[in-house]
Amino acid sequence: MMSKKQTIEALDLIAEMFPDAECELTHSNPFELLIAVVLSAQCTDALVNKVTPGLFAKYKKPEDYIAVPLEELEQDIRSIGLFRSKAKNIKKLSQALLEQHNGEVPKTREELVKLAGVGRKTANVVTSVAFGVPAIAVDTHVERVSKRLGICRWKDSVKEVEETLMKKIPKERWSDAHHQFIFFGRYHCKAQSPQCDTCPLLDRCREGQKRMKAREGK
DNA sequence: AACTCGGGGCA
DNA sequence: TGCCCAGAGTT
Repeated sequence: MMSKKQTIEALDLIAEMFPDAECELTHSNPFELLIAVVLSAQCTDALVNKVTPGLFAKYKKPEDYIAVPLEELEQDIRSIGLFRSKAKNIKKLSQALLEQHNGEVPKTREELVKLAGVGRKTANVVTSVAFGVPAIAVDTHVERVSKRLGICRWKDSVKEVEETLMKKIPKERWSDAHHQFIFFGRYHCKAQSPQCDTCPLLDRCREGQKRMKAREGK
C-alpha cells in the first residue's frame, strides 16, 4: 500500500501529465451539469456531449423536462443508452427540484443523493465542479487507477476507495486530483491497455511492476 | 454482493 | 458482429 507521502508523489507525476485536467462534460450552469452527469452514467462523456447541446437548447429549466411527455424526452436522449430509466429519473429529479428546492440545484451531497438517478459519484461531481466543494468522485477510472497504483486495496469498495483517497490527499487538492486521476485513467492507464511502457509512474506502480515481471518471465 | 439496464464506438 | 465502454437502483 502506498503511504500518504508516496500517494502525493504519484499524484504530482500525474498532475504533470495532465496539468489542465477538468470536467469534460459540456455545461454552462449547475442544472445543466447535474443533467449531464446523470446522463453520463454507464456511458462516455464524449457521447453525452453529443446530445447535450441540442438538449440544453430545448430544455432550460426543470419545468421544461416536466412539461414534455416521457416518450419525447426518451427520444431526445436515445443515443446514449439506458435512456428509459434516465428519462424517468430526469423527470422525477426536475419535479423534486421544483417542489423541494425552489427549482435550484441543492448544494450538499446529502440533498443531491436523494434525487433520482443521483448516486455518490454524481453528487460529488456536482458539488465539486458546480459549487467548488472539495470532493473526490470515484468513477471506474479513479477506482482502477487507485487500485493499480496501490493507493488502496484491490478489494476495497467504492466508498473505501474514496475514504482512502481523502485520507492520503490534502483537501485542497481533492478536486484537482479527482480530474487528474480521471484523465490518467481515461487517456493513459486505460482499462485494457495501461501503456506501462511509457508511464512515468511505472517504477512506483504495484500493477505496473507486476506486469513487467510477468513479461520478463516469458 | 450480484444483477440489470442499452446504444455507440471500435476491431 | 461481438466485445468494450461505464453508475444507479433493486433484490
